[in-house]
Amino acid sequence: MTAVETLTYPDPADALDLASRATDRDALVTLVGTCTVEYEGRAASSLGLGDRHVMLKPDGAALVHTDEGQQPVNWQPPGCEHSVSVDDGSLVVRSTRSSPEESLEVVFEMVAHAAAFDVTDSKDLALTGTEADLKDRILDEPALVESGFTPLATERETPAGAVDIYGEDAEGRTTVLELKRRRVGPDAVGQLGRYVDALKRDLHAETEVRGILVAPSVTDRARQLLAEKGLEFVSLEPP
Amino acid sequence: MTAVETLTYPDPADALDLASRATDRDALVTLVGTCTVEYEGRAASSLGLGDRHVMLKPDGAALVHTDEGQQPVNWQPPGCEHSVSVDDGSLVVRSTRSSPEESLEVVFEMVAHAAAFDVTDSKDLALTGTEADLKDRILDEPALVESGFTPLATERETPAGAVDIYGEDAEGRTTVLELKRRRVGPDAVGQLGRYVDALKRDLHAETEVRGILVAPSVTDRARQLLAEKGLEFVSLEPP
DNA sequence: GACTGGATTTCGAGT
DNA sequence: ACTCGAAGTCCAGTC
Repeated sequence: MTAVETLTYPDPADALDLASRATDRDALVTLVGTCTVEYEGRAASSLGLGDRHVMLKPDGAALVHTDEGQQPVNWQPPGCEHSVSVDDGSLVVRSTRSSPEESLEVVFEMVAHAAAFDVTDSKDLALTGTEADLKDRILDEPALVESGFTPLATERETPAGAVDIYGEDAEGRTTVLELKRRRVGPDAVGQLGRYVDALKRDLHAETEVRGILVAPSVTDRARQLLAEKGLEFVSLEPP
Repeated sequence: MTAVETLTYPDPADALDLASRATDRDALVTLVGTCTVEYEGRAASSLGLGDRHVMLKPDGAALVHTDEGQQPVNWQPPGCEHSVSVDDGSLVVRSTRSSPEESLEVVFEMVAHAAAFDVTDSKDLALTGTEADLKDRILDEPALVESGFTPLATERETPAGAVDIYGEDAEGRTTVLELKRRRVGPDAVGQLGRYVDALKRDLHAETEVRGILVAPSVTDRARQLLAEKGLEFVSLEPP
């Protein structure tokens, strides 16, 4: 973090100067003020006057935050081109991209604060408790699923997609596991069902294929669906 | 937007003063600086030293942004309690909630900028191009799906969940539509299949039930699944 | 509170 | 570029 540049209640011209220089040198820009926001692209939206926090990232991402919610009220993904200008005496931020064609326009009636930050980040997030961790746990100790279960492959391809864990049970029957790190609904059952059906077809006819959903818990509807499709459930959490 | 309060390269004590007063009066707080981040809750994560932008919203949401990506590298959902303190000479931000028990801790090695904003927002976002718009389009002009199609209900409940549009075709056959605003994969076919199966069961035995997926387009795998399940596809986009 | 499905989902991996 | 599925998904609506 080398430089910080800020302006409080700047003129549009001064805010423009700060913002355009900052985006040119790939700094992080924040603008807080009263503005309207228009978006058009995959969908289209219009947002009336209000106080918002606008962040322009050097990778092309743009975020418009209100005082509520974890999600931005409007945004643009990384890879966009930011442009800042003064139109009719108002500071205007445009962020656009092609494929798909999308544009975001923020028009400030008033800028309360403008800032530029030269940030650097190694970004080495270590996350645990994911589905991958659950997979490792099972591969380490397959008996957690069922005594005699033997994993043979992970991410095994089927015509319906890749199976999380592919193996066989104590009797040598083909057994596929679909893993979920948290409580699951009907969608996960559908997924497992597709894999089992595809494998049955692939391995030709009479081969019995067991499908086991491994997750901390399931909803009622999911349990019912499992029963209908002759699939099984084993309760297990990520470590 | 009444007040803006900012500090550049503040002492931890001054930053603490600004931040704690701001959270007390439900202002939006931003802190930019070099920090580490620890999270524990549904999962757990650890993030080493780097420059980040931290936002604390009055509704309890917390966001930690790096210079890259649309998504925050760490966060806390609305409803959390923010607390700011100075520990061992470092500014520390904690954001916690219960059910589920989750905590986020940001420890600043250096604060480059601290700010508080008293923002207000009516938040009247008008969004178009959604699935709801596609639904309206079909209800306005059912022939877009198929000549003779007659919608009878929307969100009709089945044992497998609510069907987007329920109706009958020119021959009086029960027909259910699953709508998607954009290109779809196998999951949407599974959804439609579940509704059709549930209705067949519900309406008792021999009743034929048609299932039509309405979306701009489908992937190959989805098309294959549709064929397997005897379901249909109509290409249509939101207005 | 739990459940269900949409979302301008985003993100990453594989092809 | 496209497909597919995970995600600490978030979020609204409903029960």
